[in-house]
Amino acid sequence: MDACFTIIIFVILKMPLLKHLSSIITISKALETELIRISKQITLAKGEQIITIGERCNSIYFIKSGLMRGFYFDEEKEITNWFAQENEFATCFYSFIANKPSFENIQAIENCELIEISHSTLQNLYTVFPETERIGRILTENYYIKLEERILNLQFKTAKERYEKFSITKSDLLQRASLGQIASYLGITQETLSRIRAEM
Amino acid sequence: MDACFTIIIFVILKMPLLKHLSSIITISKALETELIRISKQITLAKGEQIITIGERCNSIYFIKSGLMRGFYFDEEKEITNWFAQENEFATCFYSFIANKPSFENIQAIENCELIEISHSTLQNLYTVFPETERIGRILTENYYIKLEERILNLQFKTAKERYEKFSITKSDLLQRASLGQIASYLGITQETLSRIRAEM
DNA sequence: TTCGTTTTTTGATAATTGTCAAAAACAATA
DNA sequence: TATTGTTTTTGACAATTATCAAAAAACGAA
Repeated sequence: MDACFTIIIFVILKMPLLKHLSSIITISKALETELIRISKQITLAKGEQIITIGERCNSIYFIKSGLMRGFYFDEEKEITNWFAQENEFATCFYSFIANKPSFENIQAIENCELIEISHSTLQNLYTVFPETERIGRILTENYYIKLEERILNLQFKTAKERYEKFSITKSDLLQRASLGQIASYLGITQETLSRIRAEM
Repeated sequence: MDACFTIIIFVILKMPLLKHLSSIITISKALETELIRISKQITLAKGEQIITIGERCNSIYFIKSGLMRGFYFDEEKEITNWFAQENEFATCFYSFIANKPSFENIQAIENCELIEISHSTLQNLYTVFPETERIGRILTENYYIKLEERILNLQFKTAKERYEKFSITKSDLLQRASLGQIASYLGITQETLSRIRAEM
């Protein structure tokens, strides 16, 4: 009966995270059970913020469904720092890693279903299941590669080139995020982005 | 006699790397010996390239002394992607992690003394000494944080602001790298950078 | 030192992008 | 459906930065 319950939980709630992780390492039965035990289900309504600037961001949030963003302010103006969608993790990585206050707000752009894993839980996991250390490393590597690609796009590309790249690699976000959010993510004003769009 | 020799090697050649790593994890005697055994000493003259675009970058290079940079081309023009100096690692991280061809050249700006650790050696190390998995993760995290800071500086900062930030955080590079290298790193032309300098 | 090469500076001009303001389009809701 | 608030578009203009060309300065090798 209990085993059956675990399986139901697994199928309904945790499947996407485990699937995601098992593409990185082989997940033993014991680790799977532990992951299910420690992870916490969260629901966010569109517009809600889960982390506010200045707070510690002590968790990473695996996105089962929905779309989130991180943003900060530069002289009153909102600047979107990243988007994260289904099967990606959302967190202020800087705050999480360095245990410093978050420099960004984290907000749901759409209704979201998340799985929360706290920093301490993760550290514990690293100790008990050394193979998860590899997950941490590889996830970080993947995030690094994404950032690197992003820098290559920011440096010396024109506004138009950046938008073109974005609309190829993240085409679904064109519908799901607002013009202003996308513009600030690309490092341009929304007026400029609107004009680029118009002439294409 | 042999132990004595090992100690001499350690002191003369490998000290900086071990010191650097031991700030991250505790390094056992066995790991220390292994690190000394596997790491390879390299000398580079100013201007020499150690990795060329298109090649696999299968190693990371710990810089004992000197200054290096990674750069690629955008329509004939050299764009410096990073600088790395003493006690930092140089590599095309993307190529190294993803096992893809390097998109950048890696070059010595000054005469350099390096310690090379190959990808396969490192993977092996991860398996034999699981605690090194943590080194890999934490190094990656540190690199991630640096990139993140860099993006915050590229996005929506004026050329002048970027240069000011650079001249505070990397003041020594002002002397050691050329104007053109710094300018392209900051995503501006060298003429513009020269003018910014003049008016300060 | 001197010559040749590379790097940096300066000038004139053009292109890109930002700013501010207002209108239009769209969405949410009473 | 009318109302209100938000997002997007458009216009006029200004600021920033790039481009191209040439001069000046700095550097290295013979």
